[in-house]
Amino acid sequence: MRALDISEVVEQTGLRPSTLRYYEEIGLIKSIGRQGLRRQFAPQTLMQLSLITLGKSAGFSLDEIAGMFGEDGQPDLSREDLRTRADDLDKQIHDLTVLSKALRHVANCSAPSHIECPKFQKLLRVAKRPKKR
Amino acid sequence: MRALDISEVVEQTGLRPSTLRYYEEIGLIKSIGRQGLRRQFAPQTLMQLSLITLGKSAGFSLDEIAGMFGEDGQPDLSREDLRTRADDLDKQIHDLTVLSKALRHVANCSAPSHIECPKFQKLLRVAKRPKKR
DNA sequence: ACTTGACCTCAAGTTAACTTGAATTTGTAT
DNA sequence: ATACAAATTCAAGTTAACTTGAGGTCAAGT
Repeated sequence: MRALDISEVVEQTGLRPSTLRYYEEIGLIKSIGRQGLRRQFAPQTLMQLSLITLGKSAGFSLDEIAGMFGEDGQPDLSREDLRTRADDLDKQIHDLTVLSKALRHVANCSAPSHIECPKFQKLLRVAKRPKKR
Repeated sequence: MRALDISEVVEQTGLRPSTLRYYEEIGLIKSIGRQGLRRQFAPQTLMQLSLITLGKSAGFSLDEIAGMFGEDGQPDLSREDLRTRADDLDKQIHDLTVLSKALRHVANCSAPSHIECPKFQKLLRVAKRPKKR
């Protein structure tokens, strides 16, 4: 498999060149060498970027994400860690589900104001304290 | 119902005083008056803050959240909007679910490296492009 | 030979969401 | 009356995650 120009990576990931350079600068990804001035990326990097994007959408910081990769750029988490991450996600999923359902309910609810709707009340009880993360 | 001191709001929400002042500064919440120098908050504001916290955890920006309240501080979204928000959330929930399941699978997977695990491969296919939001 | 376009570097700028600190005021307790 | 803790304001600082811009390089096409 041949190395990829930055433009190809941009093409395939939808990220901007400046973002890729930034990611490299902070050590999140690595380029495999240069062709003249130009960075060359390993095809591997594409999957890494997929994971990074996914991780971000799950609310992880770049720093946290960086910690999930080993020196080789391959995901490197203990089974323990993986389960902890999954547990976190499940909690987040649960909260979002409550919110989504509440929104849908309110959309169909006939109570004169949202505040008076009991489901809405319940929603507020779920949202008690900010997370640790 | 009597008005609340900032310290009581802090107590009940877990937010910091500086955060509350900041929220007021950007018009996200309002204080109902002053006792000397001191802001007084309506009890109503507590529920508003619950919603703000919940909204944040769902990935909304303070700006977006501000747009969800009317002048009176009560939630103010058309049924249409509510459904759109719910749809967004459901999509996000779906992605997070995929991620969580994949993590759990990988935690139990016996493939020598995660990359070789087919479920993991599938996960990468899900994570294609960044969101518009 | 020359222009072009895609890349490069490096410093500085940007936005969101707060936090911090210094200087001041005020309500309550002694 | 005085001290003190708890507020206040306002400007400036902070962090994450990028973006922008100026100025430079290089391979390829005309």
